[in-house]
Amino acid sequence: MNKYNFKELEQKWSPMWEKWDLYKTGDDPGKSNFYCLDYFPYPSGAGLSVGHCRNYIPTDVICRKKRMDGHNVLHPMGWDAFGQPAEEYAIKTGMHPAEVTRINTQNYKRQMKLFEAGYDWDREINSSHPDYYRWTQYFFLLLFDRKLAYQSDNFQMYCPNCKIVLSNEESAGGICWRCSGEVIKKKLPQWYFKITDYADRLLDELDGLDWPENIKAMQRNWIGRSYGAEVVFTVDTENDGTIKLPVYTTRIDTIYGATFCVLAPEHPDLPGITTDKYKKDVEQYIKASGAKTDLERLVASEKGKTGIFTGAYAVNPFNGEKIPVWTADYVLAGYGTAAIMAVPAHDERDHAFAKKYDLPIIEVIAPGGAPQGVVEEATVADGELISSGQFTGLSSEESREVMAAHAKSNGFGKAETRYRIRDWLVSRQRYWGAPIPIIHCKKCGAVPDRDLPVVLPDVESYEPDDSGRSPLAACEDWVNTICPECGAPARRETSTMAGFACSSWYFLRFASPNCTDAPFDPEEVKKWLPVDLYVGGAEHAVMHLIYARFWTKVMFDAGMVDFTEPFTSLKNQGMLISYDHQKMSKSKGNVVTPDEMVVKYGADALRLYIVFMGPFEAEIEWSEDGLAGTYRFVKRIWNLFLDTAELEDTGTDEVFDKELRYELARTVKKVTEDVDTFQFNTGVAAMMEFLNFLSANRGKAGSVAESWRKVQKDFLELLAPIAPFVTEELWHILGFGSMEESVHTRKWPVWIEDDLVKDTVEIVVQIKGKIRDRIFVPAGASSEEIQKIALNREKIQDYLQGSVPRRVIVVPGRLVNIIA
RNA sequence: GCCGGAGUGGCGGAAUGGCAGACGCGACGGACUCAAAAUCCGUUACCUUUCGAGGUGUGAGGGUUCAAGUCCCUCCUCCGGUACCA
Repeated sequence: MNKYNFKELEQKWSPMWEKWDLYKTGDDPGKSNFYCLDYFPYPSGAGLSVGHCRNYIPTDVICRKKRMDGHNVLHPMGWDAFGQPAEEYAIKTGMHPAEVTRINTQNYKRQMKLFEAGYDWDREINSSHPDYYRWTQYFFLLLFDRKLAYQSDNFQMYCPNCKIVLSNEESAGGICWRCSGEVIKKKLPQWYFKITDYADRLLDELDGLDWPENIKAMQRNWIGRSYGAEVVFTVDTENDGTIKLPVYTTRIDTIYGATFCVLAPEHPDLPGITTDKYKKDVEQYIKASGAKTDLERLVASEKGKTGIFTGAYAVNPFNGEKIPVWTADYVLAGYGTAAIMAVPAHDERDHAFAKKYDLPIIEVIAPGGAPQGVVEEATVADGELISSGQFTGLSSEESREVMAAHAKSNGFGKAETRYRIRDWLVSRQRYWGAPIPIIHCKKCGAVPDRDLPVVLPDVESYEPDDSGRSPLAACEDWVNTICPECGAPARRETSTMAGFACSSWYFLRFASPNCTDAPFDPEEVKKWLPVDLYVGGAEHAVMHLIYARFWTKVMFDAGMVDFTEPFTSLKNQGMLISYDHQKMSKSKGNVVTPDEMVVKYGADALRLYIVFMGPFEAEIEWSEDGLAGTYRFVKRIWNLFLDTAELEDTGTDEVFDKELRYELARTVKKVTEDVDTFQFNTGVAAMMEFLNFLSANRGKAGSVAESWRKVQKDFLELLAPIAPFVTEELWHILGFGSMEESVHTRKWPVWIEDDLVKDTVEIVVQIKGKIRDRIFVPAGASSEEIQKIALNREKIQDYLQGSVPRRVIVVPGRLVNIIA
């Protein structure tokens, strides 16, 4: 008998399938379309680990099944090639980033082919290629034309380690997303996209998406919509007359409890408000907090908040009270109006501050009508308003509406919705990115350069520095140009776009990757988009996924696409932990590569193990012993199927035939449902159970020759998407198709519902919930019949000892529970 | 703190409110072998046992139900996210 040799099978079938164009995007007008997308990777020098396989293998399995189900399938792959990593690697090695990218993508592609991830390589795209990035630039201009791109020289997040400015999303928690180092604030002129204009839609349209709850929650959290009110306090200053001091609050219902105001140290009106007597101290405080990073401020504040009195007093427009104005760095410059009214009775932070500096605490909210006392701690719950003038007696909820309206009609405030999300800082003073297609003209200002692509020029050195200058600035020939509008000498914008710009529309490019006169062919996009299934890691929850949704909505508004959400269904594969209980990483030296595993166990065993190791979304630890287990499974299939390839007809065993057909139907049903719902682990387990059953009954194969052959065929077709090589080989050896056919182009097997009907079923008999007996009854038996059989059992009679059951519960097909 | 998710054998994990631990790994015993590997067969939650079986058991404690890993309440632990957002 033939020995199982995975290497031979891989070398035989891989080229054959390529010749047959197995993974080419379908275009049969009679079939429905299915677009499955993997997050396109940045091709790093480290190559793929088995962790990446948890993304690419399951999507490949889904696509193979979808093809067998009769869909046209689009499953493309491309490269997120622009960005920091390629540039850093290039600087380190002295190679050009384009060359680095070329080498790495080749390696990725080779590895993907090792485990036979079936992509349509005719549609491969590379975001650093001018044919691609000219359209990234096109979209920049679309945003610019729609007034959604602007320049500003506010404070930015800046990573001193990476020497790069970061968007808010990239610096969440004050930590650089790439190097995990602490970020600082720096003032540099930068380009922004006005994603805040889309905050409401980005939030509201999450609801309908088939996405993991945690990702949706993270986006909601990030957008952070809060309903509140702006109230204008007034301050009579020593030198600048009366100035208005708007504050933002979500608890206008507590305004009668406001006992002081606090301004962020960065507040522009702070110097004007401060009285001469306190000027020196306040200036010193501003300087001290300016020197701290946000993270340092937070850490320091845990030990106790700091702040200083300005000497000024603000008037609360609701009750005319004069309350002191302080500055403290627990109030943030970037949110709301950078000024708050402090209500120590009903806000924990204000309470802590009031206690430290001995400021008054006035209770104005009584939950359930009962004052809680606020000397020890703040009462943050809603309740009934007390000591609140004309609003006394209202509930927090109604008063928030009434008081905002009152403020509005009296001209000192209004209801206002605020968001946490900030505009997207998109420009980078980096070489390896898509140049921003803008020309700066002294007369015309920022003028779009519509002569695309604006090609990234070759430069001598692209090392970034702290100057805030792009390496492109040194390229005088390129920088100096003429204004497209007035023809006067002008200079090009030297910043490039962040990598996330490139990945904000790539899913559209795959529909028509070679389109030359537009970013995409609208007809093709209509055919394929939105993406039916998008799979990748959870790390892009508030970066790529929010940016891509934003661009899609802009395109919708521009009439370019007819959908507002790019990804209908999203799934995140779980992380793969290495054998040393740590995250796999090159620096820890614990990376397991598909290369070594394919050499040792073959692609089929690796693919099986990756989907069998546990639930798709779960974080799982790598176990080579587990892989050895799926390798044994493949060998057992091989041996059993060849062993029973030629059957000697020994006369029909009707009983076993029925049993076999039942097991087959059960397995087909289970595997079909499990693959469709990403429960590959239990699907594979069902196939293993079935194989165990076949193996235990191999001696009877000759007595059910016809069914056995059907079983073999269906089994191979069920397993084909997960283990493509061994199934293809056995399918041919067993003669289920000619040499020109493939098991992978077969129709997915169907189960026969009638075969699932059993003649007799086993029923558990419980007495007070404890199992005491098992009975076999005809499948269609009624509750009465089942009850009768159960009660007549000798064993049950013994337990009952003549007593009459009070109640008997019968669940047909499952159990009988006797309550004695 | 807040948001999201999860707690089941030695391990990864299965279980439409209806037989807890499928399937796999590991371990143990056996067959084959001069021996080993490979392969095949068996055992494998815990306690008690007269070997028939009996009892206990899904993070803890309550509850609903004939019946709870699953539903409800209170709490604990872990993972992920976020955090002075007024």
